[in-house]
Amino acid sequence: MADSDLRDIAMRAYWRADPADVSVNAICELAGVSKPSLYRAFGSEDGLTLAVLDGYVEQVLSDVFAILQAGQDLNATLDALTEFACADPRMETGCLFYKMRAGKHRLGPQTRARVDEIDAVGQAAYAAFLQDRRNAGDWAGALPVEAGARYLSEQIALAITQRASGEDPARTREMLRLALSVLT
Amino acid sequence: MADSDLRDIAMRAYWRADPADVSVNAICELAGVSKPSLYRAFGSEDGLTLAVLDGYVEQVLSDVFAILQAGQDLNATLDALTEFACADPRMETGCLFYKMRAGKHRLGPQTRARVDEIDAVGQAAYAAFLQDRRNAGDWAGALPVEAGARYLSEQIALAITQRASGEDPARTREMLRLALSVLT
DNA sequence: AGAATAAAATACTGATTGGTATTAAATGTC
DNA sequence: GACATTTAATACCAATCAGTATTTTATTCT
Repeated sequence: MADSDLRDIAMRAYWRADPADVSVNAICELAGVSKPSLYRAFGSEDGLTLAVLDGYVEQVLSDVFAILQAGQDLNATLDALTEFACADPRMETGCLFYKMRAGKHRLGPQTRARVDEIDAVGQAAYAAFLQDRRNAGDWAGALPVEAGARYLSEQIALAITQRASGEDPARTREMLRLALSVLT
Repeated sequence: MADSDLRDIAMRAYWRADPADVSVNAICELAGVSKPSLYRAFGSEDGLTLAVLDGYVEQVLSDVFAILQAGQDLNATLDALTEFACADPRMETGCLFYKMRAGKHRLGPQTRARVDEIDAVGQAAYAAFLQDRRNAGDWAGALPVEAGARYLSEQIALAITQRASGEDPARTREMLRLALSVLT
């Protein structure tokens, strides 16, 4: 079994449940791999969760960055983000990054630091998008770009988390639309 | 030591950290009480967390219900809720109820059921408040009362959680004001 | 083929979890 | 003051956790 396969099996397990609720033992059993093999591949649990997080950024979060950098106007971008949060089948069990961020204190030091890094990069991407829209005259109002970026990203996170917790998808979408309406 | 004292010590511990991160052993050590004593008082960990949750409703959440039932107008009530979320010193380390709800799957069956009960009662209280405001002509718009109640309560929860995670309090308040502005 | 080497699995360690059986101490009663 | 009863603390249990030492299997080189 290649390291990347093992990493993806771990990713799915962490993603469906919560990283704190999935033990190294469980992942080994799930993947049919012995514990020493896993430790030879990733060094430690922290190394495994770090590799998983990096893979998640590459495979999933990159789509969000792509939406923000597509150069579409404000409404089209908010619609695309709403669609991602409320309809993308991959978000049905929530977002692994948000799960890791919510349980950050339970992660190892490397993974925790990477979570902070990714959070900062994400904020910067949202802020760059909003700055573009303001420059293009597409986003008026006096709200600072950083505040708007934080607001936007947290509302997306809230919608994804609520959807994953079994809330009625139609209501979740309606609430996200309501929250984002203050930006238009 | 009276049971209620032990319960309050456990409450503070669960509240500061996260119920999942505080073991029965740690609470016993913290309170200077032997483990069999704790188990005689509460029966199980589930019994302890249930007692803590009930105490929390009585001591803290009752204030929120009081705000909703004070009969003030929409703006005054939203201001009071904002003040509670963003300035009440008790919310500095977050809301124990929201922490329990977020980690519901890690709680015992009794406590988990009680979390659902309290959530439903809370939703009903928010909805009753909004219905009153609509009847009084204080809240226009076509948004259904239930959707507004869910939106309002989740935005409050988000603000409290962000404040507890170390976000700049001024920004948290600004974001909550922004989110609630769609209701006025 | 046989020796040397690399890979993987079994089986373990020490710590921590929720929960309890057993033992010691304190209290109340006669 | 001696005995019965209740209360509480020590010491333990089995399970699970992350991580590893040891042994077995597979492979490669001569």
